[in-house]
Amino acid sequence: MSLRAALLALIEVAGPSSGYDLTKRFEGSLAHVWQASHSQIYPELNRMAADGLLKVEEEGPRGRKTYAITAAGQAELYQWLTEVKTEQRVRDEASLRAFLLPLLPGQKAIELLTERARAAETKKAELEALRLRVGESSFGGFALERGLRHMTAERDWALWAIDRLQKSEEARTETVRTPTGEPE
Amino acid sequence: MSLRAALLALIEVAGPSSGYDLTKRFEGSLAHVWQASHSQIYPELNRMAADGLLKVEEEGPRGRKTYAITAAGQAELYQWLTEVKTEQRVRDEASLRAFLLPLLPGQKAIELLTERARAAETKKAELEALRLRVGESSFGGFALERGLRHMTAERDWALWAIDRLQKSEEARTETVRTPTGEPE
DNA sequence: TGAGACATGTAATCAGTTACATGATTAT
DNA sequence: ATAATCATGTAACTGATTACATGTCTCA
Repeated sequence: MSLRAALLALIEVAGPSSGYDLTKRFEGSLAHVWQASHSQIYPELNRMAADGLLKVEEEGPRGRKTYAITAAGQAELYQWLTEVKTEQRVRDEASLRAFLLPLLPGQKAIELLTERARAAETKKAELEALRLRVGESSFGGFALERGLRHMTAERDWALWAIDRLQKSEEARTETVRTPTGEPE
Repeated sequence: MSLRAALLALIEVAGPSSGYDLTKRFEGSLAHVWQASHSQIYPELNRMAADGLLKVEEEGPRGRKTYAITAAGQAELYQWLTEVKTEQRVRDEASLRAFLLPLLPGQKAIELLTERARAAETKKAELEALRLRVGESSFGGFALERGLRHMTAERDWALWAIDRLQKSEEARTETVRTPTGEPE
């Protein structure tokens, strides 16, 4: 139902739109939080019109169809926005990789974590640049701030994990160097 | 492919296991990072055996089948663990809700954010309790620390957003009280 | 003998991806 | 004329959920 909510919200905010318009909208700043391709959007718009949440307001050149939100659509959107999600399913590949990290040799794990810290830093810079471009209090501002905070947490976690692994690597190397703890 | 990796990893760590064993394993601490039900696990195990990543090591009572990891399975697991994921698709309902928050009246948004701060705090407490139970350096330790940091970021973001909304609500109320800014 | 845990499966459905397919309009 | 952009769709497939379906073993 998230795709429906996103489509309803986009039309609510920007007014009547075609599938083509909406597809492009999903490639803008919204892409940081949700993605959808035209092959998913077009059938969904048809279903939503069939369900009375949207209506075809206008048919333009090249078969262009402009969808407007109906009262039922607005009700559905408000309903979705205000429902409280208890117990969501967790299926996060990044978390799974963190969970399974101990299966790798220390050096390899450190390499991967370094890359991850770098990626989080890059994403963070990207969001900061976006904020400069669109301003402090633009429409997606709350999500932007949230992304920044989570990227900071991700980077700091990766650095913490690297530090931890490095300490245990040192201890291990130490042990290897003087296996019995006794000089000759 | 994440499910495959998780199954291979569980068998790698705990030794030969049945679908039933693995299903229960997904209900333990792993449930914080990935979920899978028996109806997904059983067919996947069969496919993995057909692909040579696992082999049926033993058939027990009640039709129990114990799967062991093969050399090909270990190679596949290592491959998955070390591949660097560039550009992952984003589809995060919590982020979408944050993005669309400005569509709600301020008071309603504050309510939802309060609930979200509370939920993050609860999850954080849950993870802290888990850490006390399983110890600082247990197998899922890296993921646990990561979860804690992200839940902290989530709670802090929600509190920040509430504060921001409260300030603009106050400003709005102020305006309503003395609409022209002039006393009579 | 009956409850509860053990144990494995399939079918229908939903959300999403990738690839295929078609054609109209506009600007150079 | 032709390339770019506008514009909409469908089909095959993958991963996941929910519901249905079946049967065994153990212990009180």
